[in-house]
Amino acid sequence: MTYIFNDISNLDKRKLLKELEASVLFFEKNISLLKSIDKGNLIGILEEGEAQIIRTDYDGNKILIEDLKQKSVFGIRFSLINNDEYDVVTKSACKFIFIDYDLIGIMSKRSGYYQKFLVNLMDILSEMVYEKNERINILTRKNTREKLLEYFSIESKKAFSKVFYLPFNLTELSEYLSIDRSAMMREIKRLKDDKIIESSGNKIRILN
Amino acid sequence: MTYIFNDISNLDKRKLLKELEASVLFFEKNISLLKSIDKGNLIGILEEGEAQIIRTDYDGNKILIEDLKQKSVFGIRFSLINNDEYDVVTKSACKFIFIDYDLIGIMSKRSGYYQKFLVNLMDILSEMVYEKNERINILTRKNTREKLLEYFSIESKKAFSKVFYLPFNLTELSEYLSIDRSAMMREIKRLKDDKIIESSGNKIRILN
DNA sequence: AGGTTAGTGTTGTAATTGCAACTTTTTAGA
DNA sequence: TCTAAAAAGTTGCAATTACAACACTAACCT
Repeated sequence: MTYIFNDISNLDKRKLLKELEASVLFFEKNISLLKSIDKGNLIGILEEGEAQIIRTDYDGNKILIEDLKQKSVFGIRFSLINNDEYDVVTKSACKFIFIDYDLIGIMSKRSGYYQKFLVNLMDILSEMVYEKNERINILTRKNTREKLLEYFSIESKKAFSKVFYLPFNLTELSEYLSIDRSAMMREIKRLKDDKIIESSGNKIRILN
Repeated sequence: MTYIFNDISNLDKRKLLKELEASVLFFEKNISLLKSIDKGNLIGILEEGEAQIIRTDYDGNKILIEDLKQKSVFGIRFSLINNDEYDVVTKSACKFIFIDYDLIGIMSKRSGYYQKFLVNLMDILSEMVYEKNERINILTRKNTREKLLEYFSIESKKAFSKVFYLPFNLTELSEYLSIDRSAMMREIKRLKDDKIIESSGNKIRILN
């Protein structure tokens, strides 16, 4: 994933942040951000630490929406957080930069680093759209077997190989595919029995 | 959805297209675009007409991925079309503008209209991410009833009302929610029986 | 006006899936 | 290195869903 300050020097980054009236905030572990900051139409950049976007259901269930790793970007608007059910919760001590999305659009400055910043942000958003499309194509498959095969086929293409390693554990995989873990395990076994895949741990091989 | 040339005069638009080495292409109805143009890393803007992004499965099934209306934008990369299974097919006579995505990033010009163009594109991508997130949140609900209720709740919020109209017909709704149409009809009837919603045609009212 | 097609509504049944309740294995922390 | 917690693996059964096959109605074309 592109970093939003890619190819921008530290000096230019500082100038940019000043021009954009960015604020830098530090949070402890286990803090819910959106209760303490003015929401508006912000873009957040997680500079250091780890956090999660969490949705708290009408009946109190907490659902993990997205894992935010270092350098990742989330937007009050595009990450759905302009909805009261959603919040960003820190998993460790974190450093965030907040920028007003609306200011980005009306900036009168036309410096090279500003333009670079825009293009980086565009790249990040493109990648997001791509990943969301990918997941939608998996989720719209009509049963567990097809979801698994679609997912495996994508991972196999990414690895340029019939053999590849899952980027997360099986419990997380079942959440990503939105299927019951035990049902998924059962289907993986069937795929093995039918000699369509081989697997051990998080190593998968697509046969034929 | 934001139009990519919003707030850019016709004159500036023409300059911009020249600078970006854009090509304008016309297609008849029922043409598959990506067979006839150089794919690369293009962004396409559907200026006039209607088209669809279609996926042709390994077993020949055609799946509708996205409806492209006038003024909508698709990217070879972020719309997944950098994959041989996908193609853009015209539903009527169409006018397209194609721009090399990579050129956008390395443009040295810093004109106001170029900056506006970047910001518009960013807005479009933000909106896409938002919509994809919304759909993913529906698709990850674990059964038909919850998918329907999640979807209805979103539409109700958009309409600022407990009463709203579905933006598409019931067959299309079942495709959007990725559930069997008859199963969906059955569940809608149950929701009515349980006095959770009222509905007639594409008018829905959420009760209580 | 008549005919064709697309969309709605319904139902029985088979297949799939979620859930609950386990055991076993692996991982990580004190 | 011991232990607790997390993840993997398994199974029976109930609940949900897909599929197929209808009838009916609305929309549309010429």
